[in-house]
Amino acid sequence: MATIYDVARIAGVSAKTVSRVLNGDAPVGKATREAVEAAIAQLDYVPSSAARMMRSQRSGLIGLITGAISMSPEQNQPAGLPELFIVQGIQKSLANSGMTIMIADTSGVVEKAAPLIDTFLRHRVEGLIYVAEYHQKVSLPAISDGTPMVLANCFDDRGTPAILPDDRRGQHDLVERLITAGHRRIGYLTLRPEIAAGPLRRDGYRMALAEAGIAYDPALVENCEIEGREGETQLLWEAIDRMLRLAKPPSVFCCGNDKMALRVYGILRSMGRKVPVEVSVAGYDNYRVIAETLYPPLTTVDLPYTAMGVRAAQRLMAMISGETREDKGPTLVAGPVYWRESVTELRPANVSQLKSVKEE
Amino acid sequence: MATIYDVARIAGVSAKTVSRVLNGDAPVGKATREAVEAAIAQLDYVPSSAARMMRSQRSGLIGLITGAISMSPEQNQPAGLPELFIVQGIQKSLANSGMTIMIADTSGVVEKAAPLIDTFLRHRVEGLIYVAEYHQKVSLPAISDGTPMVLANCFDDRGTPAILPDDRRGQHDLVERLITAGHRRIGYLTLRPEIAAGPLRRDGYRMALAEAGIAYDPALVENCEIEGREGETQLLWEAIDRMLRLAKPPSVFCCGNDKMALRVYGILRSMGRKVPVEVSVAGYDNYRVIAETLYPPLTTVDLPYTAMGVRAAQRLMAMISGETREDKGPTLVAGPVYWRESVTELRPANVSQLKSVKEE
DNA sequence: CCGGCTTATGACACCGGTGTCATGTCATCG
DNA sequence: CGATGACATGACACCGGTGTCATAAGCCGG
Repeated sequence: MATIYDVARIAGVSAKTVSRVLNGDAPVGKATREAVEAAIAQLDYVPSSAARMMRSQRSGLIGLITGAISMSPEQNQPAGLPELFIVQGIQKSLANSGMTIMIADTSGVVEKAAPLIDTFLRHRVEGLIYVAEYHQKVSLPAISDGTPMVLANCFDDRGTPAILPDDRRGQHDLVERLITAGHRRIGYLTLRPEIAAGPLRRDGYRMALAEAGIAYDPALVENCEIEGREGETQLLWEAIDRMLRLAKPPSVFCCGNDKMALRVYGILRSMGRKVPVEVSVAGYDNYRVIAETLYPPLTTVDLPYTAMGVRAAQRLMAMISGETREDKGPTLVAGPVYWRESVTELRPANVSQLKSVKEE
Repeated sequence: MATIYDVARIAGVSAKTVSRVLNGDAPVGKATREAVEAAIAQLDYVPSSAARMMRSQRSGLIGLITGAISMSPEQNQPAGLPELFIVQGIQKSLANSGMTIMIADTSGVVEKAAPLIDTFLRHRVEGLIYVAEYHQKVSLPAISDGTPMVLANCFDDRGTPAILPDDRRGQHDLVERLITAGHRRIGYLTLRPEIAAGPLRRDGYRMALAEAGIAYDPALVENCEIEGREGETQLLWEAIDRMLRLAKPPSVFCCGNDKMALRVYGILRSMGRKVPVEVSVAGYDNYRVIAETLYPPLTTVDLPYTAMGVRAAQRLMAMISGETREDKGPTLVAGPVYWRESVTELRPANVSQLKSVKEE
């Protein structure tokens, strides 16, 4: 591999001059520059970032840790596709910062985070972002040196800067919109409460009901998610069946997420109920593969992953440039409701002035 | 940031001895080792990989380029979740090699690959893997220095080592299995032919029919995918409608991929046809979020992404260790048929001896 | 015509590790 | 008891860039 000295020799100049041509940090004569550029091309010279990094003490690297890319094969969950949008947002935001993003992957095993952080520190990254698969609490090893770190889609109890989805607000907005559309009996098939998003969204559901003066009916809310995912379809079937047999059955089912909504479509249709003519369905996540491909397309709430990624990157860059942020707390990012055909408007007159949120 | 000299001073030894403790490449006295380890802990010393890399001329880095992580926002396709399994396979395979994997992302823009490769070369990666979103032909800039490169899920016309899914074989196996299950009229809703997988899978479909002595009926094969994805549902609806009105309608629809199958479920049910009692459906990809969550679960063909990733990593490592591979051609990897409830067994007697492929 | 200033370039040390070689200390063996 | 070798450790150069400073050439106004 050619070095800067090889280039210098071929071009008949000093190594430092070649360095100047490469970095443009000092004026170089036209003839000299051309000679250097010719030599670089001739030798296929590629500068070594290691050597540069040593002297300049700046790596230009941002470390990104995620479990998105590969989940452990055992829990072959549908991997965190959505989470990728966070990474996308980070990349978009950092694209013009001159930073190179190094992504490492925990394979879904949290314990792998520590060695990965260590690897990053060896490479002297200037900042770290940890991206979680879903809204949750994490406890990562503390970074002993001062390398700044931001948590995305998760938080810890050390007050590390965090970027989180506003689940309460999202569910609230969806239910509010359903009420505007004329729905009064709103079934809610919830995620299991251990997940951070569960209680928050349930809060949002109750808030929206309360604001509209609708009494909360416990018979309309059931947890339909379990760890093993085996009996989940049956759990859903039974919950839906119970609710539909109520004296006042729900006119719409809010599902804990879009994946659950996908199941609910199949179950309702197997029960002989037409979606959305007889029963409406709404999801959460705006998991596009599902929400847009389902027939009919699914009304849901966007998890603003891209925006969260952008915010995470911005907050990290602010920390790197040494800005002392006053806001220590988590940054909440809300996502819009995507109104699609899976929910029937019971009182068209009421909602004529509303505009459905357009995609993009 | 503490250096090896700081550690050496605190421990009262030479820098080289600290180096020996860190790398274990030469015996060190017990008392000395403990003194050094204490100093390291005291200073929170983290060695600089840049300095190490310079001297040893080995980076221990593998560069991975993918568009999976972020697709360009305009073409908000369902991003390459499946492709992530390739990355997972690569990581799994490389986990114990002592190599650090650096992942970079093109955001779905092919032109970004060149600068990313350059960045990797600056970091002196010892090998490169390019992972494509779907089976396709690519043309990347040639690597001028000798850094080995492997293509995964794609190929070029320069004969760069490539790892590809065996689409022909996969579709063949699925159709063969359908025939074993008693199906004779097999509708095929195909992907658009520009996609590399399209013609290959169609080949497999015809091969399986031919082997079973079933005549190929063009009325049963229609392209149902278009670029814009807007009119796709209608396209599908019409094709299905046409086929179902035939004198001998199909008993099963093979879909170009699982996403299409998801649509087909909704369409068939909206037409009042029960799945799978009246019509069976099969997909391709084994896109788990869809295939396992659909009700009933979808019969499909696995795209062996994880295995492809493993093979890609192995082939790369072989190239790095300088093994002159005789096999220059692409490596084809076949995936199994996943037999689930979306296909009715028309002749149970026939297939009793067959075992459905178990997941994992 | 000369001091002062800008422009263009080079010499050289230095970043933080590791490879090489030399040195010192014992234990072992003939 | 001296030669031999294994073990433990240190001195020093070197990897490939860049920061600092010095130096030479060119230009300008007085």
